Amino acid sequence: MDTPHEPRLARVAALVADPARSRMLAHLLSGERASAGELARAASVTPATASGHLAQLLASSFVVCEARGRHRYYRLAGPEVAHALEALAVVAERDVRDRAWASPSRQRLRWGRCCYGHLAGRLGVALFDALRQAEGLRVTTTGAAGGFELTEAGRRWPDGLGLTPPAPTGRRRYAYACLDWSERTDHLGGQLADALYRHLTDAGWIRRTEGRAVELTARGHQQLRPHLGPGLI
Amino acid sequence: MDTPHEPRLARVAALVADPARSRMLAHLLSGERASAGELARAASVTPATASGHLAQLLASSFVVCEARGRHRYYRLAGPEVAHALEALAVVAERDVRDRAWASPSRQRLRWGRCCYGHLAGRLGVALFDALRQAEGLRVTTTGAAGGFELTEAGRRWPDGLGLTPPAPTGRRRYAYACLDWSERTDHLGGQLADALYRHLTDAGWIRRTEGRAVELTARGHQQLRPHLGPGLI
DNA sequence: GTCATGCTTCGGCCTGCACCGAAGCATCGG
DNA sequence: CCGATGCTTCGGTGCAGGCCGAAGCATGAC
Repeated sequence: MDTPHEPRLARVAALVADPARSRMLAHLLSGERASAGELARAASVTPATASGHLAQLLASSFVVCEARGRHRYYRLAGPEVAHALEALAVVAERDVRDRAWASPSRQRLRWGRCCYGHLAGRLGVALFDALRQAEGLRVTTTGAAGGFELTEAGRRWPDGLGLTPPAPTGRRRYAYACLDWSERTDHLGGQLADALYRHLTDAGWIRRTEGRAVELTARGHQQLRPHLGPGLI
Repeated sequence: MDTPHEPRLARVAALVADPARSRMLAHLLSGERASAGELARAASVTPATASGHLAQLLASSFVVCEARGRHRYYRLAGPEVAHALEALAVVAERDVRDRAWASPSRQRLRWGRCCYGHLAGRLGVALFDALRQAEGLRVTTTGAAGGFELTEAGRRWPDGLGLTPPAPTGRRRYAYACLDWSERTDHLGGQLADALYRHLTDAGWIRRTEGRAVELTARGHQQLRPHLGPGLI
């Protein structure tokens, strides 16, 4: 009965409930910043309308803004926001799975994408699975940062890829299971996953295509193939 | 750019965006069922209005309905829905942490509550931490059901509590880290956590108070004290 | 200085939708 | 049978909020 947080819950959901705003948020889900005009185009509304929406998102700390000259760049305010959006997407997409994945752009998105700074989609899931099967992850036993840490095997594992695992810094979680809305299972999130994404990009093994979609390059295909299960295309 | 799932995302969010519906959903977040009239009272609307809302939630498979005589009982359609609501709550509550927790009912809710069938709040987090510190959890290495499984130590650990861990059944996840909106860290979810909740209830160590709130009984206090960190009140 | 660009603010329009009362069906009890 | 209870459907009211064009400020280029 008295669950006194629900008006707040409704207000937050209302921010996502508008099609234009939800398109903006989906656009920002890659984790990168975008200018107001870019977001207006992404949402298919005029700059005037977009400006109003962005003011709302800003007032509720859904996004943060950075003024650069006459541009204003927006990005998601934090991982909680990204997480909430993904969790809603899981519900939104749950019935659709096999029907509406037909379009090529959607298939690309499903195969691999950038989720607030780390890899998601089939590729993200496959990497997470591989790391787990290599027994590279252990449950942390130190209260605070609920999640995983690398085992010895885990520290060696990404080493075959040329990645030296970053040391944990700050309060941000090091590694955790992040629900994947297209695969409905987990992929790896956190500092470790971010470093992995950057590393794979810098090494030229993956590249962004349209929007948030990510694909393997030829070299990446060669290099990663032995590490990933045969299930991946 | 083309992130073609956003209209769906907006539709789903819109369901939560109405205060009356969000109150209903918050009421159902305990995981139990409630009749249409009960939900109408929880939402502070007339049965007519509630009926309309419930029809919407039903049509979008946010809830499922079970007719029993002249009553109709509703419950959340699945863990994804609960998860999305919790994730939204994390965002909704993130600034409020220390300010608005003053009210006693809110404090109770924060201390312990039932979250879609398992324990949440300080108590839930403390149990999860204890189990992790006892090295009772291991990352699963078998692809499918991303999450945890019990180690030997873990199988013994709840044994001091008189719980025989259930065998995994069905597709439902056995154990996973579930984000706690009041503590902003993880507690344990899944079949194992559900069994633990039922066990603690049956043994008379915890009891529901108002709404979803859960508190330790005197016996529970005695029995669980040695297992939990000293941080818990 | 002048002009273009990017973004915001203002006013007015209009749609969508939550709300309730009253009436309509079912189900249960006598 | 009858009435009571639980819930749904229908019709009408009213408000919140999204939308745009036009005008207003900045910033940067020249």
